[in-house]
Amino acid sequence: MTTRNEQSTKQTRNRILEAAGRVLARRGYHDTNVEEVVTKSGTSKGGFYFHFPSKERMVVTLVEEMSDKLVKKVERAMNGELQPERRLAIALDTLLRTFSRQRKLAQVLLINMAGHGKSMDKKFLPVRNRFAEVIQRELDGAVATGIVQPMDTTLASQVWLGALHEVIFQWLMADNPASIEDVVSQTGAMLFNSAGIPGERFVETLATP
Amino acid sequence: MTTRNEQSTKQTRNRILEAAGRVLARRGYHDTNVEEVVTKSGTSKGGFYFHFPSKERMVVTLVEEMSDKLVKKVERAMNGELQPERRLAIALDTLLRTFSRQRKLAQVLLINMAGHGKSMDKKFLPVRNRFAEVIQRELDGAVATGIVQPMDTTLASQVWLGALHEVIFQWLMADNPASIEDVVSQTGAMLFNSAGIPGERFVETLATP
DNA sequence: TGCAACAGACCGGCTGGTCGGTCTGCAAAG
DNA sequence: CTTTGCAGACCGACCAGCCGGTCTGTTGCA
Repeated sequence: MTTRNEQSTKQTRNRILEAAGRVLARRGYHDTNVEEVVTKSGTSKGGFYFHFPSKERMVVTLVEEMSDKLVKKVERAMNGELQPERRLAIALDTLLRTFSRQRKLAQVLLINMAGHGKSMDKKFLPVRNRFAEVIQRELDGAVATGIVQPMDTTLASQVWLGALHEVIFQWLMADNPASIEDVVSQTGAMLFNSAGIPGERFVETLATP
Repeated sequence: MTTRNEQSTKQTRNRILEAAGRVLARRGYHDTNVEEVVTKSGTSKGGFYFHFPSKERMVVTLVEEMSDKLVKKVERAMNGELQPERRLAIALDTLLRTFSRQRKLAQVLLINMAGHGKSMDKKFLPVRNRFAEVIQRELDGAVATGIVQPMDTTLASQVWLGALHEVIFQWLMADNPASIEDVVSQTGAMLFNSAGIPGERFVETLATP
């Protein structure tokens, strides 16, 4: 069933999404216009509106696909790990490093996750919560094994997510950002501390399987 | 020199800013149009563009004035307090409670602090940093007295700010939000922990002068 | 031939900003 | 004290450009 046609069709769709990512990353949602996306992707309005019903849906789709990939990458990195401590450390490490390496990804996910009307923001709330849930699940795991005192893990996941968001945002905006190594280890330590895990354990647990 | 005229002039300006705050809070920047602000404030386009050179400047002005008031309110609450622990606790407490009481304030400050193009975001970076600097200064004070281990307080202030941002944001978005008391004490405890201060100290230090 | 996949000209609403005009208060001239 | 002149404050009709979205084709594969 995978004809040459279907291949190129998907490629067109991907070309649009890829170009949209580039533009979106530095312009933000409202200053990104369909024409530029169409031009940059070497396609046309017709193609665009064949694949997507509207600009808004297209962006939502892009954000969802991007966050999906990222979440899966994090899950993969944690795969097989049993110690909750280590799972948390790996999650933080993977998230921060991936964002630092793929600025475009960071810009799109961070910039689009807030700042529009309440209606629009609610559209991105599930995406936001996707990450929060991963963190919360891992925190719950840590609580279950007693390594972390019982606590409101929902709130804790919000604290962690917000902290990560802001740290990366500032890192992106900074003219000459600090070394990622430092940012990762320091942020990791602080967040570990916030959950009652000794901060040093972050680096230690990453080093020793 | 304060004639009746100047009085009413300032009132017009304030009416515009006040209406803009209302609209901005639930529409966000881009979905807020000058006409609605003008209508809601009982003024006119002419008046608007007499007081402000552009929509953008008007919003920047509003955000700056709002954050200014808030920062001053926090400073005032800390005024006279000497223990760094207590100063930090009061700052967190005041920030969270004020935001929770004045949803409009929160919406405007949180919604406008990100989510636009890079150029626009950079315009709000100083506002963001304003808060970060207050936190950092207090953390530095805590480090100076030895109550907190030496650390990268810049990064720490980002962690705190981000956490606060996200927690409030989720609180605003939630259909039936948790009690503010809980949110404040839990968040405070976590952030205290993140800086190496025992979480319990947050509530304790707030209770006992 | 039929239909999916695209191309690109075109439309129409929306909105920031402009511009000529009005009104009010005050100050100097008469 | 009245009149004239002026400037700051404000009004609202209007314009112009942008930008989603549509629509009428055209191409290529089955």
